[in-house]
Amino acid sequence: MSQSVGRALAILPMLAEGPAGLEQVATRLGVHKTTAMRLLRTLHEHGLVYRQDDQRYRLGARLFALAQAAAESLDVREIAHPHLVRLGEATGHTVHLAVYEDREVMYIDKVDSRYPVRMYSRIGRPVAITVAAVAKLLLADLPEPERRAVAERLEYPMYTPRSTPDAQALLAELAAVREQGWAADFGGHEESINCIGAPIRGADGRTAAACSLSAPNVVVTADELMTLLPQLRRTAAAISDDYSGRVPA
Amino acid sequence: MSQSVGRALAILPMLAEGPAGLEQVATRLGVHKTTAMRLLRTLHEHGLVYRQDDQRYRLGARLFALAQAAAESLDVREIAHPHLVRLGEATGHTVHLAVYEDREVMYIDKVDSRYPVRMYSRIGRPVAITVAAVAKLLLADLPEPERRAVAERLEYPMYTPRSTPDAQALLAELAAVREQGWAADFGGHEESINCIGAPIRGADGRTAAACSLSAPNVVVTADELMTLLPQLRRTAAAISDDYSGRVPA
DNA sequence: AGGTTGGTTGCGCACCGCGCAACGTGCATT
DNA sequence: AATGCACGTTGCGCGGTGCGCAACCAACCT
Repeated sequence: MSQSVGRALAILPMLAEGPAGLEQVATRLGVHKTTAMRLLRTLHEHGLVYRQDDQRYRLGARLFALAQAAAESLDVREIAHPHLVRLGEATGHTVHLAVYEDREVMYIDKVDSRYPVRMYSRIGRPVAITVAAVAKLLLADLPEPERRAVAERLEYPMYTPRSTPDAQALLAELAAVREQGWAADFGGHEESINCIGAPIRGADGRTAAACSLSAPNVVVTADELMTLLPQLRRTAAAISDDYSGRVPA
Repeated sequence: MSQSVGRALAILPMLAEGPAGLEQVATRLGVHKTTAMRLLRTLHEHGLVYRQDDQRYRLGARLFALAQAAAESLDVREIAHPHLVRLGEATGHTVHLAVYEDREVMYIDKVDSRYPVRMYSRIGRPVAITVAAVAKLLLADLPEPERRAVAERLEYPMYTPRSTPDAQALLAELAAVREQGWAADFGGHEESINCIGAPIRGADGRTAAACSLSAPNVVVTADELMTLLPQLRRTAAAISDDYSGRVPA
């Protein structure tokens, strides 16, 4: 909507892929290097980008502060955290917390597995939205039109043979998830990793967030993981209670 | 440098303090609401702000992804992390990692204490720059003119009677720190919390980061904490070795 | 030395972003 | 139920501002 602002903001994801010099930024943006420089300067003044010694730009430390503030304003996270830690300690597996926002599902918290095998997932990483258990839970509760719109606009990468192949399959899966009140992903994202998830509901009954328990096959089988489902659901329910007890913003 | 971009970016720290409506943003920015709206829309399109149900804006989830990417591009962090975890497990106390960037010192990693008493510090929070051990270490190694410039431009809040009172005191302290190769903060930030820190040096010998060990008086006295100094310094040295062994970006 | 690549500065044109005014819309108040 | 109010939204014409050009530097390579 606003040209220069749009261009400036487009620089950020560019730099997220790695540091870049002025010329590089300019060509990738499709603007004159003078223009790119003015934008970068402004970003720099606000601490969003940093100029390293070799004169290349990378993302700045101020982003930490902003992300931190963003996290704090999501009060689900604050409330859920101790519950997740407890679940992590009790089971020893990796625990995730995710929310849906603007057609994307994002991890907003994580408790690492006690086992040496650590999964490659990170707070802030966009979730594999077509397969992850938390994604299914969050999508399942969207109002029908948005759910369809999102499902049809998605890409369906076949991470493994068990990945959700297309919109139709996803929508069917979502219906099942909505029905049963929990979700699973058995090797749909990475062949050897299984995952189960449960919804966290706000005072209005809508799914405000979702949490999950993940473990690789080498540690526990899918069946063994499923025995933890009641415990996971109890945790999710406890968080829901805590969360819906609060006065809504 | 670029008006509209500057205005747009000024919105972010505003929203960091809490959600705000259009009118509120406009007045605080000192612009017409229609202008504020265009800026917010652009920010929204790029995922940096999110519009919640009550039409107020707050920081968006995309910030997580950017902050995450920013963290990854700081390879000190990747390298240091396992060392810090080990130190945390060995001592049981809180471990911090911080870097200096553009007149600010930021925490970029943290390992929580095993004890129930948890400190209020957060990755992304700006550090109490005049007193924290890590801050002194990082400032101590700046080139003389920048060090002076920073010291003189700072504010010197007296968190406690032991806080560094002014620029002169800070500069003297920095000289001592540079001399002895480590730093301490005994109750200068919070009365009952002590902290010791050590520098992490890059291949060029410059201080690239600093790590610290903090604990409240109720757990260990300052003297007891000091007995851990050699261990802390060994950790810092190990990280330095790892770090300077790498090919510099 | 000369060439090349990449960053910086000055400047005039026009485009883009600005604020105004008018219009919706939902909530509160009577 | 009607009226008022507060706040968000849309259309539009003017002018400032952000644009790209061109020329200048500096560093590095050959």
